[in-house]
Amino acid sequence: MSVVSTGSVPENTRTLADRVFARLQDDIVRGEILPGSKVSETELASRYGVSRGPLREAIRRLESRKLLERVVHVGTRVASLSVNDLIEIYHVREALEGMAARLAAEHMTPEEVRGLYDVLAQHEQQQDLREDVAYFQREGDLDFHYRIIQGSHNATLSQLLIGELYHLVRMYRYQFSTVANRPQKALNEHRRIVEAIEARDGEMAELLMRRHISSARKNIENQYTVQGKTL
Amino acid sequence: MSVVSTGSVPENTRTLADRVFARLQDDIVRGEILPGSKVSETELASRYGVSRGPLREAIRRLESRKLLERVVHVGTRVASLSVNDLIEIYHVREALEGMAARLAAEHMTPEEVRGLYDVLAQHEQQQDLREDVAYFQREGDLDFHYRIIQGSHNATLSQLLIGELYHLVRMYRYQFSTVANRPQKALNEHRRIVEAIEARDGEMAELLMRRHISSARKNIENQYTVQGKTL
DNA sequence: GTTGTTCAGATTGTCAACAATCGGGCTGTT
DNA sequence: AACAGCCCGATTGTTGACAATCTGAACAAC
Repeated sequence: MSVVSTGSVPENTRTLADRVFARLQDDIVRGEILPGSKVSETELASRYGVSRGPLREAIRRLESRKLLERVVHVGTRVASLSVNDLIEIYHVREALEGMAARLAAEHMTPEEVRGLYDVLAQHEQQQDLREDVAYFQREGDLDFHYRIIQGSHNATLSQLLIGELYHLVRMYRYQFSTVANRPQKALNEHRRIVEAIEARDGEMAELLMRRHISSARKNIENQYTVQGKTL
Repeated sequence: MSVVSTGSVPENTRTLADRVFARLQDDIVRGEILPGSKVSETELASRYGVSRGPLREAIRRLESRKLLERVVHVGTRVASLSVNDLIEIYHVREALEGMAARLAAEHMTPEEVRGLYDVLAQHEQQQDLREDVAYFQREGDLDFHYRIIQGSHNATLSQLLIGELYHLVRMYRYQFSTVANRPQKALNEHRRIVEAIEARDGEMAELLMRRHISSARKNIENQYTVQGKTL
C-alpha cells in the first residue's frame, strides 16, 4: 500500500535540517507554495519553526534538485516548470526507464514481479470506484514506475530517476492538475510491460516502456501545441 | 582550449559558501582529500578560512552529488567509489550519452561541429608530444564528451550528465590514476562519432557513442575481473 | 519628461557561542 | 578475564546577533 515515499526515513528522528528539507520539498511539489513565487528565509524559518541555519541547508539541497532557484543577495524562488522542460524530462525518462525496464526483466526477483502484479490489481480496482480517482491514478502510476526502476537493481539509475527527476514530474502534475486522460490505455501498457518482465524478455520490456513514455509525452505535446513552443 | 570547468562562474564574486563548495569539490575529485577519509567540519572550516556556516551549506550540496556521505551526529566522510559503482555509471552513461549523440547530430550548430573537430585536432597533437600526456588525455576526453552533451541542447540531459555523473567519473580517474590505455582506438572512435554528427546521422551517432562507452566499460571490467565482484 | 544619484529599509550572507548527541575509555561487578 | 554501565571529551546540530548587499523610491539635475 506504499503509495509514494519521498526519502523514507523515521521522520521523527533525524536532524531539523532534514525534516525541513522533506517538508519544504513536499510543500513545493504539491504546489502548497506557488511555483515562481519568491520565498523569504525568515518567513520560511518561522513557518517551520526553525532558525535560518537548518533552513538554509535545506534550501541548498532543494536548489541542487532544481526545485528552488537562488540569486545571491536577492533571494530564492520556487522553480516553475515550462512544458518544454517537461518534454525534455520525458525524453530523458524514455532513455533511462527503457533501460530500467530491460534491467528489471533481467534482475527482478520473483517477489518483486509479484509486487508489480499487485500494483496492477490495485489499478483495476481504482478504475471502478471513481472517487479521488485522480489522486490515486497519479500516485498509482508513480508507484508502478518506482517499482520497475528499483527492480533494475542499479543504484545510480534509481538515484537519477527517483532522486533527481521524479520530484519535477510530480510537481508538474500538481501544477497543471493533470488528470490521467488515457487511464485504460496506460493500464494496458503497464500490463504488457509486466508480462514482458515476467517472461524475462528484456528487449521487449525496454521497447514497451519506451513506447509507453513516448505516448505520454506525445499526449502532453498535443495538449499544448495550441501555442507555438514557449509555454 | 577550455579543458574542463566545473561550474564556471566569476569565482571571485559569489558567496563564500559557493567558493568553498567549488574548492572542496575539486579537492575531493582530485583526491587531495583521500576517498573514505573522515572530514571534520572545524578542520575544513579553518582550512578554507571560513566559519562552519557556509561550510555546512557546501557539505550539503556535495552530499547531494554523492561526493560526501554523512551520518547524523557522527560525521562526514569522502565517498569512495567501488568498481561496481563505476560499472553502473558507465551503463547509465551508455544510455544517456547515446541519446546525447543522437540529439547532437540533430541539433548541433555548424560552429559547435567545428569545435568538435578542433578538439579532435588537439587530441592528435597531444598524441605526439608525450609529456603529461595522461592528464591531457583525461581532460581532453572529457572535453570531447562535454561538447557533445551540450550539443544535445537538452538542459535536463546536460544537468544529469555533467552536473551529477561526471564528477564521479573524474574522481574515479584520479582515484585509480587511470592512464588511457587505448588512446589510439578511442581517438578513432571519436572521429567516427564526429563524422556521423556532421552527416546529421543521429542513429549512427547514437550507435557509435554507445559502442564507444561500452568498450570503455568492458575495458574497466576486464582490468578488474581478477577478483570476483566486490572491489 | 527623462536620467542619474542617494538613502532607507529589508533581505541575505556570515559568524561565534550554546546545546545535544555520540564514541571511547574507565570502573566495577560477576 | 569478560562484560555491563557510566562518564567525559570531542564533534555535530542549532541559534541569535552582526555585517554586507540589493531593491525601490524619493529627489535633483539636465
